[in-house]
Amino acid sequence: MSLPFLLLGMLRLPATGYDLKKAFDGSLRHFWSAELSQIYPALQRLEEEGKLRSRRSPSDAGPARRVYRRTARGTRALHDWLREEPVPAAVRLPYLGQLCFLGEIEDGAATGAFLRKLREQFAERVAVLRRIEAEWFADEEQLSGEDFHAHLTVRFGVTRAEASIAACDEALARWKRRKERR
Amino acid sequence: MSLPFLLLGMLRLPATGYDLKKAFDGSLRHFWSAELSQIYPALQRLEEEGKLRSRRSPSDAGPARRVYRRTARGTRALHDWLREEPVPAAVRLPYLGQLCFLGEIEDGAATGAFLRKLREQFAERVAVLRRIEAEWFADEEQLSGEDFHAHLTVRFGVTRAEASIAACDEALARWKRRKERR
DNA sequence: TAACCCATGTAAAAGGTTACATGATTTC
DNA sequence: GAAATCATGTAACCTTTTACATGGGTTA
Repeated sequence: MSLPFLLLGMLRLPATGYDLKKAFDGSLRHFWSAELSQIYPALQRLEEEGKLRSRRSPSDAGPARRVYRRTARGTRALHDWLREEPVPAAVRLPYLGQLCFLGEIEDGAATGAFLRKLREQFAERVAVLRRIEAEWFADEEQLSGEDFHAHLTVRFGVTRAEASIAACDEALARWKRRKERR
Repeated sequence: MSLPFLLLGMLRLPATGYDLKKAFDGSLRHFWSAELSQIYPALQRLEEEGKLRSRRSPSDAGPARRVYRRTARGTRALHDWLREEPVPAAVRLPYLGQLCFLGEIEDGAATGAFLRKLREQFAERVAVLRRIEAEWFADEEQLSGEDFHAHLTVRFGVTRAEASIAACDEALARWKRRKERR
């Protein structure tokens, strides 16, 4: 449901499917991702609907690129979506499922090891986001309206990942206290 | 990939597909959900694989219920999954996609309205989770190992939702400052 | 009597991942 | 000479949602 709108949003400037994939793997990674095999058909469909138009353009290396640009109709569709209420996320966190049932194999170490590993994963995510922040959004005052908003989303990612680290620490502390009490 | 393991985990005590659906809609809602049309076939499949066994049992009201219980093989499969590393979540947050591109329609109000609405949604989630906490996990010392771990997941949910509220507030503050500067 | 809860399922469609196919250019 | 990057796509499969089908009992 959201992917076509994200593609429209990313196409403020003309780009190819391959370019968009790199954006998903880079600065958008913390809130969305998509495979090339999903991106290409989605772009074709948006073109059929008149929201994008494409042109072949020769490439320096490899096959000809297909460069997409947004049409007026595409811009209208995007802006309509942007004016809607925040679309709630379908939360699916398998690691919380694991944590939820880890009580069943509690051998005095399993939960602790799991939480420490989880903490590491979140710490790594914070590091990645901070690198993106430093690289693309360093000088606050100079940001365009578009970059300002992109930066806000990175700030969201950082805040949430740091909160997850805090949740790991709290869980570890509770778990240790509980272990000592028995 | 994770759903069958979650069902196995939820079936520490015997239950029907309908019961499991209610659990997804209740205390598990903050990290997973599933429709009945996905749950029933998944249970059938787990039974074919010998990880569950089911018995029909008459119901007070309505049709006969099919009660599933975990087999030794099912328990083994679950515990193997629990001993794996934390399974990373596939993050897909459409609302951050909206926020990311809202710079395009900045009319002096759009972003602010969006962030305030988003904040409300997170506040509602915190309220729901706090209600669950008060209802099921009130007396810390008395919790069984299973309930203790379930409580940890709720704490994760609260911490992350509160961080999201903080991120909204930070974004609103930045956005106002930026508006005044221009 | 209408709406809702109980209870189980199937079918179709949409969204997403993995695997396959092709082929040029650059880097190690 | 092998691996990685550039570049586009199709096919098969898996996961998830929405819609359909059935029917008894309870509540407003």
